[in-house]
Amino acid sequence: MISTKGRYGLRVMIDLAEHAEDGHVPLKEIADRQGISKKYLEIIVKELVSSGLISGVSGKGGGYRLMKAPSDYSIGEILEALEGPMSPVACLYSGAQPCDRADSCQTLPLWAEYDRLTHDFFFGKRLSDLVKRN
Amino acid sequence: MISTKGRYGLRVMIDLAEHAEDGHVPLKEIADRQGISKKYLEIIVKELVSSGLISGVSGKGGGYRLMKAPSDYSIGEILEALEGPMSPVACLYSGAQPCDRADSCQTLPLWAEYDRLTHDFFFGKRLSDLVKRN
DNA sequence: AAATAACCTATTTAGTCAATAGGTAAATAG
DNA sequence: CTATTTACCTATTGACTAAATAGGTTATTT
Repeated sequence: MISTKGRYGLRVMIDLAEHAEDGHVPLKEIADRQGISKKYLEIIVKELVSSGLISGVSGKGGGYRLMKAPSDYSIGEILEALEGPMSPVACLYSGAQPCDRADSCQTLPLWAEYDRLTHDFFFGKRLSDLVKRN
Repeated sequence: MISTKGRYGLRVMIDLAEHAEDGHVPLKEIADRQGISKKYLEIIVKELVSSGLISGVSGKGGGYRLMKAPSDYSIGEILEALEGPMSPVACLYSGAQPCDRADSCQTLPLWAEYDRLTHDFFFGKRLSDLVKRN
């Protein structure tokens, strides 16, 4: 299940891609266009900055902008920056402590297959695939 | 993200499939074999019964058993009985109120495609695929 | 100096997950 | 017909997370 953080964050990225020509885009504009509380977006955008996906500039004329071309972002990297690693079950998390039943677990292969499917889907899709003007 | 309810429930179904010849299987046996609290399994098994996936018989010699052959269960129907409809975002829930931005939403097609992918994966897989002795 | 806009810390509210606790009803064995 | 077994039922707890809201501080430009 994708939370609002990931969903809103993705919409911010799309918005930034569509307004890349305008230089820095103030968060207020994005919030107004997307109909999302600016205050809440601050939290989301902050994580996008600290992940190195976008950059922010303070002061008049400031705002946010992408760091690279929309086609160079995968949807997966955007979602993982906001939601953490997307694994269907805890035992597949990268840093998880190994389950002592893993060897004989009859469900683990199923979750692993679904994990691959999900990963390939989101890391195969590009931000530019969701943008009209790319 | 699949919760313990879905994961444990699936393991119960596999356990029942592997012990189908034994007639009714008491929950205590399943709990011991799977290393899961019997008390917690009661909640899960209760939902499997009310969904019509398994049946339970009280008293000595009682227990639970499958209602049909393992190959007639999809993994999807088992997980949905325990976790509810598995949609990646709220706006794709079957009974959800339609989002007023749906028409112009640039992310909705992405979620819908992922939803299809997930649905096809889990409803394509069969319980018998996870069972050794089927 | 004033305006703009990002940045920062904290708090709240509601809901869900994962489990535990203690009891009641049904069925069989002796 | 009583004891045992086993499913079934209702309630509660504690920890955690999601989804925001609030109010202030720093940086930059005009």
